[in-house]
Formats: sequence, structure tokens, C-alpha cells
Amino acid sequence: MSSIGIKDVAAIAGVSITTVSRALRNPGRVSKATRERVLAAVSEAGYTPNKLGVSLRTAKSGNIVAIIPDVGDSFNFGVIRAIEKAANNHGYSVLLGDTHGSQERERAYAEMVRSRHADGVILFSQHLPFDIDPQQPAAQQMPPLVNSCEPVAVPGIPTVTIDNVAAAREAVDHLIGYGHRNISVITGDMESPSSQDRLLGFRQAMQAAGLAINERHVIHGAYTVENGQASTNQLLLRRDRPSAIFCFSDEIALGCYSSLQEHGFRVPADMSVMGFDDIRYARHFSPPLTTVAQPVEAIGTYCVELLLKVMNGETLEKTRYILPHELVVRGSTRQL
Amino acid sequence: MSSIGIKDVAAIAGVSITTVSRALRNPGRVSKATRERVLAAVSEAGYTPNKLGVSLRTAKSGNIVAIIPDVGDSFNFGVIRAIEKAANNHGYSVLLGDTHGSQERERAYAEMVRSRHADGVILFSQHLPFDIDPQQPAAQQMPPLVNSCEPVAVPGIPTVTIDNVAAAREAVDHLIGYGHRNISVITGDMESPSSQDRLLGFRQAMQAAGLAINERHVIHGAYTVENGQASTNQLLLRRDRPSAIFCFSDEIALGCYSSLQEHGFRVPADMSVMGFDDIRYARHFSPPLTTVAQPVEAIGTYCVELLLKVMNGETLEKTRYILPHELVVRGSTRQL
DNA sequence: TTGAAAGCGCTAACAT
DNA sequence: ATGTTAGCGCTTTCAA
Repeated sequence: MSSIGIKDVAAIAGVSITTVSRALRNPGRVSKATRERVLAAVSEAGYTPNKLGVSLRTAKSGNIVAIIPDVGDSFNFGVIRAIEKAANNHGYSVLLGDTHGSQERERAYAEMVRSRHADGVILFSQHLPFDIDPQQPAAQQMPPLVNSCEPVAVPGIPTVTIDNVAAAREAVDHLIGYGHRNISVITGDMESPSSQDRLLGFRQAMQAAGLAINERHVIHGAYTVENGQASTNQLLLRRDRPSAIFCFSDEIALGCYSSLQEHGFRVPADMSVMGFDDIRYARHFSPPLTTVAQPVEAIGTYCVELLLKVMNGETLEKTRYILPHELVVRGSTRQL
Repeated sequence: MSSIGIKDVAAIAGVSITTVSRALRNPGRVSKATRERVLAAVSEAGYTPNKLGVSLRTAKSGNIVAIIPDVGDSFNFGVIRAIEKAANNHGYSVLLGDTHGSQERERAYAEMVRSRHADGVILFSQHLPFDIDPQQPAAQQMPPLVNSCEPVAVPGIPTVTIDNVAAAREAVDHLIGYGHRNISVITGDMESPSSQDRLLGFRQAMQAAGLAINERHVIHGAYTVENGQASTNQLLLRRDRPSAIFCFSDEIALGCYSSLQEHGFRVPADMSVMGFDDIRYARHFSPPLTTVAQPVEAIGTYCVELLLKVMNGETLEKTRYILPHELVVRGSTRQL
């Protein structure tokens, strides 16, 4: 772990450090003979370029930060993995910023790009971690940033999501198509645009089918297993029980299963359950969960690719990227 | 996003850049009046120090890399979260390196410390991502590194794990105590020391109880849901079925549940299932999973704290840190 | 208490 | 095709 620098290599190869640098970055601009000599020297010395030097000089860190409310959520994880893969393909590393929902920590992570620790941000939260002047165009006041899953309420920011309204509508239509009339909903955090949109989709589908919504059957919660369990408990207490529960995430659905099982309800015989996300465990629930699949891989890839463009100074054709979702019918919903 | 540097601040405050630097890092070595003037200038300019400059100069990046075979595994995730938290508490950021089991990628991530992108490594794999001379003491040839969960077969490397042998023994003892005689095992990747140790613990417990081990009931697999499902299928085919299955991870157990449920077996009425890890979903399985809890929080914290010491040049008292596990009995195992 | 100057390791103009 | 030189932004001797 001693410190072998470019000048050691230069000394061994008997050339200037510039030539070493060029042989490594711009092999074309160096004669074949020297190049080989340099390469030999590099491996003899066991040289690895010091990225800090490079970054300082080129003003590029090679890192991107992903700011995420909860890395442990299986859905988020799917996206993260895709981001990591895509970033690595482009020679970038990913700094993971788990904020545990704290806006303060969001800001701390956003600082990383100001401090040149990172070149850009992928943001999975509806809170912009900067103060911006609403009068001015947002793009000017921000570091390279791509927003995903939970859109920020500021125009002009590149955002990649699915159409949550339509997706929720499809989910509910499926339930209605199976003959369900009395459908309950367990939402995620209602501050989150995704939950708002899914709730809107639910209302639209119910209305389109001429079905009444019992507001007592709309439970506002959070995207957690614990909420799924507690909210289902609440639902089961009611005299007029629903025949189906639409959970706004698969994690919620897992908690829902827990509660149902605990109280002797069978899925789907006694209760149909619908999830959202299609996390990788969903197919292994007992019974396998019917849900709406989000294209995690594509979301992650898009985020990285767009961010790269923004960092590159390119202008994006559009500011809103809607990726396709898919209803996955498995065993947790039944025809009435 | 313009570039405000230390010299802008110096200009505003009417002092030298040295003084600005000192006012920020060594407030004591600057007069109160100047300090205040500098601080005012800092906030007026909206200055954030460029970490690359700092890092280059101080030869410290403020990053640590965590090299992990699979970030999506819920157990790993628990540890990661703890690492992230601990690292942040000490002013470090975590670079997450998901290797998807590839040794080549492991090495690529390890390069980050050679390239000064990171100051140290936390390694969750039994493969050392460097070539070292086995004749020489390992510590001299490596960057600051702490090994966790899957111990490297090289002495002298700080390692934090649980006692997998004892933990497995306890798990099996629990099953035996419940009257099970015919116990199957679904292992993880048998290359992994953890799986080897757990298997050893299993054998020890069976032997201690005078129970025969049917080698056909020891299925070698991988730490995945898919393996759990496939291996259970295999087990159910046998004429002499076990009455209990000990899965070497909770993810395996989830796959096991899947298979069992698919083929009409009830847990625990028809089959007892034991997991390992106590991932955060385990309590929400149907039925809640009996398992061995690993102290993820403590593992992560220890990793970071030890690494910090190593990076700091301190000598560790010991090289092997064994953290306590705990058997958690829930609803997936029953008294015969 | 403060400042001038050197230099961390590297790349990129600008020579040659 | 190769080398010289000037910095990237910062911290840290060394001097005043």
C-alpha cells in the first residue's frame, strides 16, 4: 500500500509523466513502442492512478448519489440495484444515501455534489434538497439531478415514474372484474405523490364502475409491513368488511397477510388482496401475490442514462418519462 | 452551481486563503474577529469546501467501500444499513459495491481504495480481492480492511461474525427438543464458510443426540429463495420425508414455504421449518418463522468501528470478533 | 495571529 | 510524438 505515483512510472519507463498519462488515457497519441514501455512500467510498479488527482483536475468525481428514503424497502432496492448496474457500466460509482425519511439527511447528501464528492443526484423523494427560487427556472439552480418515483412539485425537473393513476385503476378494475364491490384501500404515506396518484386511480375506477366508496375503508398509512398489519386489523374490526383489499405496496400487502392469517382469514378464499410493486418476494408469498409490477430495471437504467445526459450538458427532449407497468395476476385475488 | 472557492471567500473577508482554511478547520488558531469575518464571508458566498482538494491534500477520501455479494439479500441489507449509519456518524460515506458474486467485480471495488477513492474496505466475502504473498503477514500487504460474515481463510485479518457452528447447533437442538428425529437441511452456497459452519453445527447436534443423518436429506444449494423452493421440491419427492427442514437462511425458508404451500403441506402441522438470519420479513411469514437472529446492527457497527481503528493505524486487541446470536422461536416449528 | 509558498497527483495547453 | 509548464482547491510548513 505504498504510494506509487505517475512519476514513478515515468521514471521507470524513462519518459515524462505526460507521456504516461497519455499512454493511459489517449493511447492513440503515443507511439506504439513508448506505449508498451509505459504499460510495462505500469505493471512493474503496480501503479493505479490516484482518482482524487484526476477528479480534481478534471472536475469530475465519477460518483453519483442516490438519495432514497429507505434503502431496505424491497422495491427501492430493486431500483437501486439497477442504478448501480447502469452506473457501473458507465464507469460511475453509486453513493447510497439512505435518509430514513429525514429531510435534513436529504440535504446532507445533496451537499455531496456541491462538495464535488459526486457529480449528480438521483432523488427518490418529493422533497427537493435545495432551496430554490421559484421565480427562476429550476434547472439553473440545481446540480445535475434526476427525480424518480416520487415527483417533486417543481416543473422542469427530469422525472421518471410509472403512471400511478392508470396502474391503480387497472388494479381496481381487476378486482371489480372479479366481482368485488366492497373494496378497501390501504395507502402509503399520503404525503407521497405516488400514494396520492394511486388513490386517485382507485377513485376513478370505482366511480367508472358506479361503485360507492366507503371512506372508512380508505386507510391512510405508510409503505411499511407494520402499517399493512395495523390497517388490516382496523379493517377486520368493521361490521361491513370488504371482500378485497388493495394495498399500495407489496410490503403493505405482506403485513395485510399477517393480520389476515392471524385472525383466521384465508387468502383469497375469505379476502382478496392486491399489492403494488411486484417486489421479488411477491411471487413467494402464500398465496403468491397479485400485484402491479413496476419496471424497476428500466426505472434504474433510465435514471442513470438521463442523469448522464444532464451531467453532460445535453438538453433532454422531455422532462417527464413514464415507463410501462404491468398487472400480474397471481393467487391472492379470486373471482367472487 | 457556479464554483465558489476558498479564494472567493478570502477575497470577501479580506484575508488570505490560509486564514480561511484555518478559520474552518482550526478555529482556535485565528482571532475571534477574523473568524467571524470569515464565517460571514463563507455564508455570503455560499461556500462549501471542495472535498477533492481536501482529500488530495490530506490523502483521505472520507469514503469506505462495502463489498457485498448481493445487496438485495435482506440479511445483507440489514448489515448495510447499520454500516451506513455508523459510517455517517463518523463522517464517512459508504460506497456500496454489489459484486453479484463475481470475484472480478470484487477486485474492481477493492481498486477503489488503491485509487484513493476510498480509505478502507468492509468485505462480506471469503475471497480476498488482492493477491497477497502468503509468506508475509497479511496486514502489511493490504489496505485497511475488515472482514465480516464470511471469513477469509487468511490469518490476521480482523473479522466480525457470529458463531455459526453454535448457532446451527442451537437451532437443531430446538428441533430435536420438539421431538424431531428426521431432520433435513437446505444449505447455502457450500463455498461459503458460514454454510460450512452451519452444516458442522447441524452434524454436531445430530450426533450429540445420537440421531442418524440421512445424507440424501442434506441438500446443497445457495442462499436464495429459488434454491429454497427447488430443494424443498426435491425433499418432498422422497419416500422418507423429514418432519422438519432447517434452512440456512430465511430467504431459503421463504422458498421452502412456497414449495410446501404449493404441494399442500401446512407449516408447521405437516412440516416444521427453521430459518436463519431473522430478516425483517421473517416475523411476517405465514406462519411467522422460527429462526436464528443475527445481530445485524451490532455487526455493522463493529465493522465500521474496527475499520476506523485500522485506518487510524491502531492495533486491534484481537483479530476475531464473535457477536451473540439468538434463537427466535415463532410459529413455524411444532412439538411432535 | 496571519500570510507566502510549496505541493498533494494528475491533465491539458502550449511548446518543440 | 513527446516534453514543459501551469494549475485544479486545498492544507501545511515556514517565516514574519
